[in-house]
Amino acid sequence: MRYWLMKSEPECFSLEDLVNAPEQTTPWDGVRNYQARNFMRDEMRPGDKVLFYHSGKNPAIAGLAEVSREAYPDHTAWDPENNHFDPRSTPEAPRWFMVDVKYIRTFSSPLPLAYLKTVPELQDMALLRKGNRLSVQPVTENEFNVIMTLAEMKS
DNA sequence: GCCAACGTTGGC
DNA sequence: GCCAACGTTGGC
Repeated sequence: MRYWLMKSEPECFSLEDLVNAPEQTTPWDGVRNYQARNFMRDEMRPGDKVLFYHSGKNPAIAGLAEVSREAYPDHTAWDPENNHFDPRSTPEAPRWFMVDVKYIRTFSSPLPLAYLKTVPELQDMALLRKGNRLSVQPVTENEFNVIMTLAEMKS
């Protein structure tokens, strides 16, 4: 099993939105970055754990989710009305992919980015690297365990 | 609102 | 293949 961190702006789609989604599951559509796509398409498997990160105001890890369906074509790229429309992607040759993400739980107290930066064990985390903008990124098993422990401690 | 970092585009 | 220009992300 692998571990990931996925970013979302809560104004766009929050962990609370995932709680309220049908079957508490959502397709992670709209990713238009090749590195992030490759992680989803090539490396994510159902059952992988996902740290759900809120970017923007009060950036923090809000809770835990999991990959519930392996990658399949992101059809929003084919829709001219969609914000993430990309005419280079077609049903015959899809360029963009998405996975389904299913809710597991909300941390009783979210772990703010500023706090994570103070945790010695997390100093090498991709999330904390300067200029990091990747919206889908791998998390090491150790980083994941440290974060889950912190989430328990704060509850 | 600002700005640094980064990815993409397109001319050459 | 290089690189300047541009758009976007995202923290502060």
